[in-house]
Amino acid sequence: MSHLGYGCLMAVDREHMLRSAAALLTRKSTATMDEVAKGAGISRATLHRHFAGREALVRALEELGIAECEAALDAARLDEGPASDAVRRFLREIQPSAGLLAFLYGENHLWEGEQQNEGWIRLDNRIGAVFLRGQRSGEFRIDLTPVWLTEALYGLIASGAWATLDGRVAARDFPTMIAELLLGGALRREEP
Amino acid sequence: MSHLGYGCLMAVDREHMLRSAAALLTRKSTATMDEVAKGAGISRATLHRHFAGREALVRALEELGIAECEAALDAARLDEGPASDAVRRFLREIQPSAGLLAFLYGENHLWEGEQQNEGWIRLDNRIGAVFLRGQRSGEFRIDLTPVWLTEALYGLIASGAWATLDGRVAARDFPTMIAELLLGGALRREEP
DNA sequence: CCCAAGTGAGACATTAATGTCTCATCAGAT
DNA sequence: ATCTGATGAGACATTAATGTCTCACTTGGG
Repeated sequence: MSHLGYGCLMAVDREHMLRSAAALLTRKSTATMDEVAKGAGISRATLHRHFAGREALVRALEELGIAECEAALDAARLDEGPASDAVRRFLREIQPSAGLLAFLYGENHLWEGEQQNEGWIRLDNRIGAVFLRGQRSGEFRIDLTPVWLTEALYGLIASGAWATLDGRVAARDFPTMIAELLLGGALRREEP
Repeated sequence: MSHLGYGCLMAVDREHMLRSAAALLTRKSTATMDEVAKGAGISRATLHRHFAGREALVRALEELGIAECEAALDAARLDEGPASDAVRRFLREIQPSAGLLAFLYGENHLWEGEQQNEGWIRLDNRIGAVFLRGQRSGEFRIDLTPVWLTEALYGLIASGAWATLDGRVAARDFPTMIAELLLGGALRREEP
């Protein structure tokens, strides 16, 4: 036994497999376990040793997505300053994970069962709280519910992720174009 | 032979099968052909007589979605009046088809191949044109591209469809909550 | 050097969904 | 009443992905 946790050899690490799988499944959500393995540069056998099956892999990706989302929320310091700035900070932080979130967003079966991962509920609450804070401070309008704003934010993140993957919009514009639309809307502001 | 086009018996009609399939697949995009048939109240054999396979069924649903989208665009009279009103009209018209569009939006394989249905391109152009018109008239801001606005509109329609399916938001609010967010954004307007 | 452990490759069984067929049944048209 | 043609039910083969093995190989540690 090595002093490391995973035995004497460390050729593949779980982190790399998950990243690689996320990147592939973002582009092709129906990719085979074999394709996922190929994409990660490992054999199907090894992939299966680490994840009991496709279901387990998707669940692991779900955990990863939740964790990255929470990390982004932490890094965004949601409670500081204007709520709109908090949203902008969050969007900058979440961009690297946007593809993964878009994939998970499309995995309907994650939302159907009774055993929905409670991590999403925590995230919903944290994001919803920002919108609520903005409403209470008079910064955000109150005729759009925090629930809908949260839902819309997820949807726009997914749209943004796919649009940048296709090259329809520039990746560098990702955080601002979502923030500008979500916060300011398409209508031109009156000149002061 | 009957004077109708489909022989002497008319127990099932293609329209009903498509509607039913759309409704089911919206809720569970991985539904089996057997489940789709059951949901339509017909046997798998009959379903398979009308649609050569799952692929053919999805393609037919794609055609239906495109057709409904075009019909909604027609009914919305996009060229008349302010562009923002045109968008609002479109959203009211598209609501009944929103679930179907959300399903199609998640069928990634429709967007990957080279043989992407050109109907989507037509739709993109028509919707993009409204945003462009709004920009030219000074109604819409110009720092958000029509391509992104179009993409965001699709995403918000899908988000709205799923949110109403889950009962997270009221179905009657669907058109306004999307329009208000897309056009006005979350930020509160300055008092006049 | 030898051992331990993880890996890649491939064979094989299993499973779920699909594609395909037959046949009895039923409803409408003539 | 009889004929026509579609339907439902089920049997069966096919396919694709998955789950599960074995085994030779490689690599790092002792």
